[in-house]
Amino acid sequence: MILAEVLIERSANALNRPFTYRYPFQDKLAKGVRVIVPFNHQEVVGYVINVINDPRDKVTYEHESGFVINDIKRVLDQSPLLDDELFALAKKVANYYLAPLISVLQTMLPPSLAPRYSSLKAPKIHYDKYLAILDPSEKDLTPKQIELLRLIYQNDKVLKRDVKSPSIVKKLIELKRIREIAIEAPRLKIPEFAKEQKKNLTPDQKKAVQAILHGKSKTSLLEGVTGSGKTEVYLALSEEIIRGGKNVLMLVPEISLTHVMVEYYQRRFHGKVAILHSELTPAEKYDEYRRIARGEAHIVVGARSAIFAPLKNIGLIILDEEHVESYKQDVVPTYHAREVAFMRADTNNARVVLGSATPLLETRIRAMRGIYNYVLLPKRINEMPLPKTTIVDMLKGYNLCRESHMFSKVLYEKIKDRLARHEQVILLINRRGYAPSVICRECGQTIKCPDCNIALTYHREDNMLKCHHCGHVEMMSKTCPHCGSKFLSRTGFGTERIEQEINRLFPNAKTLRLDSDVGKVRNNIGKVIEQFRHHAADILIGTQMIAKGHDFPDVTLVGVVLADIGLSLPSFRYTEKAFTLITQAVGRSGRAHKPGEAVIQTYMPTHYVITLASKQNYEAFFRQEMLVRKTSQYPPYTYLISLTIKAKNEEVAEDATYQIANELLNKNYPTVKVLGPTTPYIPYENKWYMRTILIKYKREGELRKYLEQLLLTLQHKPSIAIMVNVDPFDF
DNA sequence: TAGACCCAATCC
DNA sequence: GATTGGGTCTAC
Repeated sequence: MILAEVLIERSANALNRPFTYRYPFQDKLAKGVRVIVPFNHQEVVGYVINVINDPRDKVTYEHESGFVINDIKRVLDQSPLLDDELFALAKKVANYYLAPLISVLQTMLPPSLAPRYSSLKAPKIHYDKYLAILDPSEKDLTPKQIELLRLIYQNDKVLKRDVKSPSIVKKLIELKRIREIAIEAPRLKIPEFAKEQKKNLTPDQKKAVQAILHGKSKTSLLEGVTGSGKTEVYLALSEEIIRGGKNVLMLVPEISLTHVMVEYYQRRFHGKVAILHSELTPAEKYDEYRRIARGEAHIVVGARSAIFAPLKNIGLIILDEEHVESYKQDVVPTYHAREVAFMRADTNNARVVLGSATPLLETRIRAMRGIYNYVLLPKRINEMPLPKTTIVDMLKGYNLCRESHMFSKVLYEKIKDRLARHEQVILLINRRGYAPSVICRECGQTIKCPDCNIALTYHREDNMLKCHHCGHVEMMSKTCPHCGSKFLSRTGFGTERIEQEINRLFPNAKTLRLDSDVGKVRNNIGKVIEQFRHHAADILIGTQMIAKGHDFPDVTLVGVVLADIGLSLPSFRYTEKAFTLITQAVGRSGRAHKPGEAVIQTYMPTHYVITLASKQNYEAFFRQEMLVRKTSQYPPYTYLISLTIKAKNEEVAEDATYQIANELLNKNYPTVKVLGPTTPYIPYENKWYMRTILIKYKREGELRKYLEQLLLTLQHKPSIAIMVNVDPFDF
């Protein structure tokens, strides 16, 4: 009897084990295919991880195992979805991040191939119907039939829908002169760009390429100030790797950057580029995935999940802007693309490049200790100086501009000046929407999200209140929901408000806005960036999205409208995030031929993050922040694992969390510290109450085994759910 | 006393 | 994660 071990599509810890089914069909069953199986009064999709030939018959097996064995209903795939490398990778990721294996498989595969029921309705392979010659003889044909036959003959094959006379086609098929053939047609059209010649590298860039290719370590940190030409190094490295017969994985932190990177790579490596990111439609993802798996691409450019691309023979993996948070997935499996890159590099014997002007402290210290090659690009390309930066204390009334309290005199005057000179301006305000909270002036209450209890942001564009955490939306109300008062005040400001203000102050300036609201319409982000690059607007107003990696040659002024946002939030990572954001933003200024300037408006003008970011002084920031991390014992001095315990009942959540925390404390693991239970900043979500525990450790010892055991025992306690986050990005 | 509601057990 | 079945509550 042929038995299959099947993972069930539900990604609950309780089901994170194989279930055994009988395979009732004749043809051979391969592991790595999806099947439909009955499961607890349902029909679900499963993933075959093992095929066993068991000598026992059904009755004996059921008697000995103690459960009824069901038959596989249907096999969905003709061949395995993942090769050995990728399946082994999935197991490593599941293991490291303590996530159900099926959840890893579901994130690795495109929607059409993922082991979940909805994949049955997902797009299938798209074929175009062509007409081709079967028999070129013109005997007994009418002139019109001959005309079409000759046309097809001359063109080898012709798209069926292009032929305007279906009746003649039908007749010729009947007469067995021509036949219909189906050819797989990709739905993603990757734009073509004029081929570009290899650029001459600067001596620093040349040195960097050599150091990365031949350095002692397989991993390199490529640290270069903003505008130092990291992209050219990536392209040169990729050329070397491809010349050596290997392939390249190029990761960028977000979609807006894929467009630009695809263009660079398309120009250099015509037609060998594939794209994978979340803005592709399921159909496009499916086609690209298959194209990569067939070996038709030498380079894959994409966001986080592209690290799982079915690219074979990888010689190089690049993570551009490696410090960016979006490389870490915040839902299960909570993987970080960098760690997965190391796993893949290991099996492929590939090199890894981590590029950034402001690397994560963890990365930088490893480079300094020689664990990674430490490769520097110290100068801006064309030797342009770093932007001259002014810090403005917004607490001092005399600094403020008379026309608007959101702007300082300095920033206002400089914007005016740039507009007159026909140069471009970027304004960074790291908050989307119009006003981050709505407060009642009679009862003093703020309008909060019913699902997560945090303040709702007012969006003027559609006159709605939105929760920036869970996505809850409601109509803006005219009266206070608590006391019915009509005096509601929208306090604070976000991108929409700044845009409105700029339009009021500079009615002749053209503005563009870029934040994730703009990104809700597919391809919009790329369009806005292209427009701004081609100077279709004078001022770009946006969130952190505008700060990352873009190259706008005409920008000579960057204004950070309020630098303090986030600086006082209670997370060990926030100062680092603020520093990175401001440094990256300031770095957008003066990248081509004109020197740049920046203005940073703040209420904390002497805070080390502000003063050091204004000078782009990563080195000093690194030293300062490392001291902070050392005294508070956070990464890179410790490792972290966070646990989130959820229950429908608040007391149950509280009790369970205490129990786990106590259990951990009683184990007395060396180097392991337990913080909490704490109530998270967002205390409940969809009527699930949450508590968290933070585990700090230097050596993992038995800790991981304990957590694995904990997840197993939870199989019998469905009233509480637990989410483990290994290496949480912040806490 | 039927239907609503909640909870724990179970899934091969 | 979804289904089920049993227990308890509730409205008439």
